[in-house]
Amino acid sequence: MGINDDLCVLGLGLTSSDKSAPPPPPLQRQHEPSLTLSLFGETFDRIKKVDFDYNKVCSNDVLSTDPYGQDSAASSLSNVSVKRERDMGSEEAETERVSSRVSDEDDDGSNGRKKLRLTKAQSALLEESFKLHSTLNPKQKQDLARELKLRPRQVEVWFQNRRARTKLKQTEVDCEFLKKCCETLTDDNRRLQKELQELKALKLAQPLYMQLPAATLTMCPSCERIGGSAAAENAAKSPFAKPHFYNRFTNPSAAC
DNA sequence: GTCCACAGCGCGGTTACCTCA
DNA sequence: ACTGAGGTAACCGCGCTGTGG
Repeated sequence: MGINDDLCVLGLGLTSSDKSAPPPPPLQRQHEPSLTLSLFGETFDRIKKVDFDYNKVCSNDVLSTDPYGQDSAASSLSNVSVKRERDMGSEEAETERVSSRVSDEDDDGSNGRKKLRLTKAQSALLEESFKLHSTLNPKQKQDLARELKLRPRQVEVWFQNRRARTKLKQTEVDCEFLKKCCETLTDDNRRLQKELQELKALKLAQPLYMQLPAATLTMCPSCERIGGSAAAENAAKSPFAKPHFYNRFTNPSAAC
């Protein structure tokens, strides 16, 4: 028996993290290999919850020139789904329906959905709010919609899209990081394979008496005993005595 | 306690519109 | 003026969860 090739088998891979452990923050994840790409949403939950006062961020002046007032915003969309009405009370939903009916008659009279472009002030306030909480409860949504002169459904959609964009961006970052990890491991693999070949060649050049199995010369760091072939033979003779092997690639003190 | 229907919500995927080079 | 690419508002369908009967 020569050098144990099983101990020299190399492979590319990354250990999975403990699922029970909370995911690390985004910045920390930049430095730890991970195969998990779908955790970003959870990171939002760790954003410090702050009681957000919209009045501090958005004054009436900010939106005074807003070309997308509630009426105009509503008129920009002609199709009203039932799902949309879940965001508003019956009275508000009725208002929405009225606005939609008006929208069917406005402009060119077409029924195709039109694209609403948020103003810079609206986008800024939405971004500011998103930094504080990536999801909104119904009251926050209502308040924000009122502040922005948008419909709650529009605020909800904006947050959904914003979360999706953020997740996509984070996925791209994770992908790049994993690519770099893969390259590093590939280089290591190549280097170690080369080293293995050199050791094999060196072993063949040695006299026979020096060609002891590598495992028999390995010393256990815990008890400082050498796991030699004699010990293995004794272990084989006795059904109760366990061989004192030490595998440095697994648990350093597992045998002890 | 269990089952079921329903509402609410978030997400992934997609579409459609708008802007800009 | 035309066009293709990119950005993004809006939609759809699905799954999950909480709630009330």
